[in-house]
Amino acid sequence: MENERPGAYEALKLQNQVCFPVYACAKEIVRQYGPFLKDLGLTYTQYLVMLVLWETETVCSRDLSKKLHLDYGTLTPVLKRLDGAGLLTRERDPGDERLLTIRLTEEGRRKKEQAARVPHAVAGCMGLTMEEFGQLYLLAYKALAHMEKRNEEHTGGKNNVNG
Amino acid sequence: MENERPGAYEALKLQNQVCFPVYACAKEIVRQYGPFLKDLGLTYTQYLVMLVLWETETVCSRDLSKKLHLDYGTLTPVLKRLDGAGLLTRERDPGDERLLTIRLTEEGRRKKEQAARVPHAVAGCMGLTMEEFGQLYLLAYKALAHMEKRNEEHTGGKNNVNG
DNA sequence: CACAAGCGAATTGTGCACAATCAATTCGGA
DNA sequence: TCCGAATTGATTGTGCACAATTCGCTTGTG
Repeated sequence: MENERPGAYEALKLQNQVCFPVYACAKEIVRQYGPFLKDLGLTYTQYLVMLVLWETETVCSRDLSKKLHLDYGTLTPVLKRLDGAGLLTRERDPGDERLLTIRLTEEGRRKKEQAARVPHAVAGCMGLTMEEFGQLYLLAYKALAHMEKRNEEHTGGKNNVNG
Repeated sequence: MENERPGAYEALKLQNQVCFPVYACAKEIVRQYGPFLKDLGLTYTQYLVMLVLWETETVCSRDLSKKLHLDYGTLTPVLKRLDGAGLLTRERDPGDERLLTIRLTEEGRRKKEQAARVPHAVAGCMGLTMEEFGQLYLLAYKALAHMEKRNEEHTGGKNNVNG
């Protein structure tokens, strides 16, 4: 088994994986948000939805899905709960009945104040310098953009089959 | 509402969050693994467990939990499935009946060959240079280490209540 | 109008992920 | 020896996360 050429399985060692620390780091970040968001009565995913709404007031479901990289199977129940909590409303677009318009309520708007100090608090948990935050931000977005593009090519690329 | 001092809510904009691209990037990475791991008959979490076993042959449940940053509520069903698939065995440590010893089977060992090319393939999906991979790796581990330390301080810190 | 094609969402099923809780085991004293 | 505290890990309940499927709506074509 170990008579292979040396390093044949080096890439499989956990220490040599780039993906694992990113994956573990993301989970750890969500966990750091936990206590702060509990005060707001939100989960991390619900908080992401609220971030978008605090910025735009209204958004259609399709755009929300694209912005947050979440599909409808995830968003539908999340939006139902936030609607149930009175933080947003869901209504069909009169112009196109397929589209769902999500709108921030007054109660949802009030949460914005409480939430304002959360990002800084969580950033402090991570122990990175400003410069490191900047690097991490750019690297994550660069990888994200590349993978996003790949996905589009592979699903939209069906047309390429026929030349 | 917008009469606040300018920038009071800047930190709440999705674009200004560092956490979001890391979170989205991690999910996107797991998705990129999908097709490759499907050939192996593994999910991403199951693959992580196998990575550890391919390296160490045996591991106790506590160490696995710490290495992968996963608690028993997550690991127990994952290990059950991998046991059911014949890739590992679970047995109690004779010396300490609380400990669970997880052992790679011959069938599990065979999967290692198929898996050997997966890391490189996924790395290619991310579109980063070698240098960028190195940076991302270091930044993620640095943040991870800092948050890990914080967690220990806060749970072990119960004793501080009594002075 | 009729109808095929394709999109937007909802539903269903599987598998994490973790908090909270509980049970069993071990260990440290008195 | 026996009791109390700490550790390990299994269970339960909630909430993502996504693939696959389904259904209603819109749009393009004749």
